[in-house]
Amino acid sequence: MPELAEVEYFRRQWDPGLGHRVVRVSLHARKRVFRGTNARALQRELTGTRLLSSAARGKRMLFRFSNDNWLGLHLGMTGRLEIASPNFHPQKHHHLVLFQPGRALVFRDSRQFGRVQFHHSTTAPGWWDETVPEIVSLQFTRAFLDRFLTRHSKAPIKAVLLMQSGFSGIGNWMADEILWRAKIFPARRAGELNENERARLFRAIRFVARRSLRIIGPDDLDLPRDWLIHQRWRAGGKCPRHGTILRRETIAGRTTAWCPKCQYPERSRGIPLRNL
DNA sequence: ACCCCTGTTCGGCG
DNA sequence: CCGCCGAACAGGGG
Repeated sequence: MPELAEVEYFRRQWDPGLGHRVVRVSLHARKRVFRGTNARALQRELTGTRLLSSAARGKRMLFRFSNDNWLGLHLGMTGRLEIASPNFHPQKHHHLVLFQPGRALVFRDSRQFGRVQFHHSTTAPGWWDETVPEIVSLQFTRAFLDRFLTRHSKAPIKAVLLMQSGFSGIGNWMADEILWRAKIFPARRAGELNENERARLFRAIRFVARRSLRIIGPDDLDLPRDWLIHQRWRAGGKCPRHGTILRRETIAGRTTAWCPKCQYPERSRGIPLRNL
């Protein structure tokens, strides 16, 4: 589930714990979500600290605790953050639980593509990369987009949109939504996009990011009815513009939905795609 | 039983 | 060394 707006939604789930002390830490130290992390050090150091603040950049979250402690979380495919009662009993998939006097802060992830990181230092951890511009920021410019498309000119635009080093927080559904809105066929090579297409792409990226962030919620129910997301997974899903049946195929290794009428596959010059 | 999956990383290859 | 692609990861749900 978690892409840009959903990550922001889950980050806020722990807000009730801000300013409060962690009295106990429960975790599944040997699980994959702790790969590369010293889970025991995390457990020892965080106990007794106070949750001070949190931030999200793209799909990543950083929680700051007193005594120079930092907790990084990535939700992967199935991760979520929840609030539970102080007497919460962690189950199989509750890999990290921070108990406070009034509540428990829960990180749950069944599939474990998510990740927990820990850092003890006066400064933010090295893995908290602030060099990639957030889409909803002044640093995300047409010039940045053009440079990125040029650098990855041979890759399908769908694959390029999924690169977190360029499009912080964009995942599979957002990429399809953006390309549909910009009327660009997902298998087009990034370097082949002309000026008009790049201008449409730039606007669509910012529009989808801004609108979804404004409407944030745990699922897609509240996004505008005329967005592609409501149609893209159902059999017989239709283009919200004119009702053409959407096509679905694996592009760039990911299931991709697009409208064969308004995303002009015939302009894709020799891309072998069956049944167009 | 079998196939699908809103993410990232790594090995192979050109 | 760089960039692209497919597989692997783990488990739940249709």
